Amino acid sequence: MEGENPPIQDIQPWKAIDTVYTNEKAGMDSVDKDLIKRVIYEASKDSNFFKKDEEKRKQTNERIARLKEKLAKVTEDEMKRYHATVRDSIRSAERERHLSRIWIHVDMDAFFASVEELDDPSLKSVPMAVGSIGMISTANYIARRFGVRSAMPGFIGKQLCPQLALVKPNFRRYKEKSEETKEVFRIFDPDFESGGLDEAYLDCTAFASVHGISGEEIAEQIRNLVMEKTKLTCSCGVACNKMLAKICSDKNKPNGQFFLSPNIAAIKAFVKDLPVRKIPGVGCVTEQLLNGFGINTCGDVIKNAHVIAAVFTPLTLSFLLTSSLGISTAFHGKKPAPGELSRKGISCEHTFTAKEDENTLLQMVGSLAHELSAAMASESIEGLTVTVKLKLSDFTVRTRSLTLLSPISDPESISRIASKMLRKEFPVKLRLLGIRMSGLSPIANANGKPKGNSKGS
DNA sequence: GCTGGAAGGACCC
DNA sequence: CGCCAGGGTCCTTCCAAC
Repeated sequence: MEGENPPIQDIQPWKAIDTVYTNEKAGMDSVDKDLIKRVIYEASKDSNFFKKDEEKRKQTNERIARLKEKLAKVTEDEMKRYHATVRDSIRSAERERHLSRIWIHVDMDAFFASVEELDDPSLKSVPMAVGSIGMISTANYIARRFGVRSAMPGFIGKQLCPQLALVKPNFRRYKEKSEETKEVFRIFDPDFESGGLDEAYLDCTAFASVHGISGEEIAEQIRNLVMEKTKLTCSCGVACNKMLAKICSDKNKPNGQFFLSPNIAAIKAFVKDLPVRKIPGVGCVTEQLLNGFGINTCGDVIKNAHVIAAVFTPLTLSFLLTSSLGISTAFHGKKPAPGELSRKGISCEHTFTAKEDENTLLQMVGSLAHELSAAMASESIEGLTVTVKLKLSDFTVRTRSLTLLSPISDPESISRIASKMLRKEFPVKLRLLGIRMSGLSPIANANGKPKGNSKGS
């Protein structure tokens, strides 16, 4: 490699890759990002995963090309109408702008890893990640300095940081700690909405007015009480709606808080240069699509909204526009009505080294069916639709579903139906099998009390 | 034209 | 040596039956 003089892309292909791992994240300031990219590239370049990923990126680029053709064919008249659509869309979004609510988004810092450090303080001084060789769910801040991060497979983490300690996740323990945080959240908002084990949205408007204190003061109290209760740190975002609060909670992570003043000027300034990727709901693909049209920030979204209108669905337009204006929900959503289930589906799936033996696979479906059935039994629910999920050895995903005439939950029925659907796919080489039940209803059981229905948090 | 099921995807933690 | 999760939600598109 040294002697020749190939184009720069050929000699440093890792510079071009920009995977999910390499974007900014707290704790990554002093890293050699180039080195990290290179190690990740070297570790994955020959894998099926990487091939699939490249293929997806290519397809998205082709999609961009098609959309650009479509855009080129838009007449002036049509474009005028898109501008009008945008004006309407902005007007109706502005009607949903509420500045008088106080939302706090609480985000536990490196939650799983911090819980492990709490239980074993020796982990505090070493690079450590919770997860397995297959996948990391959280890395502590020391490990992050090496480029180790969540959603990265452990073996890559090990290459970035050979001393990395991998700790097996203990979800029961995280759930316990999560419950402790919830006790704190309830003080400030009995109806708080939880977003997983490690984060929550609190509408603190009422608490603020009753106690005559500011959102920032409340955030201080929350952080102090969470620390007292759990011995863990968290970060808070204080803003006038849920989305802004969430973005703010990331600003001064870890163990910090950020307050966004509830006035239009401050919000506009905040949002102007905000990368679209920061909008919760905009992931890698949408980012790539938007970037393809030269749209990188929320400010760009507003400026080029007519292009978005011409090229994406109305729903996408209104979502992007609303978010980019710094507008989002400022009130709690309605809770599921009594008797209504809070969950829509229940599933279990497992990854394994690729297999094609039909009997082995059928046996695995059987055991999945039992697992799933047990999970359903513990919530006294049954379901109408069975969906089998297959991931082929090349990472292609297939789902096959069947809706029945009457709901089931027993392992034999689930197994029978799932097996039948799986058989139709043979021959296949699979790396993952999963079963999901949806169309759920509580089991009308004579003696059993219907537990686990309604009420999400 | 609407509705409901099936399949595929994007996204979140 | 090879190793890239598992639990969800929601949206879009297609197609068939009303």
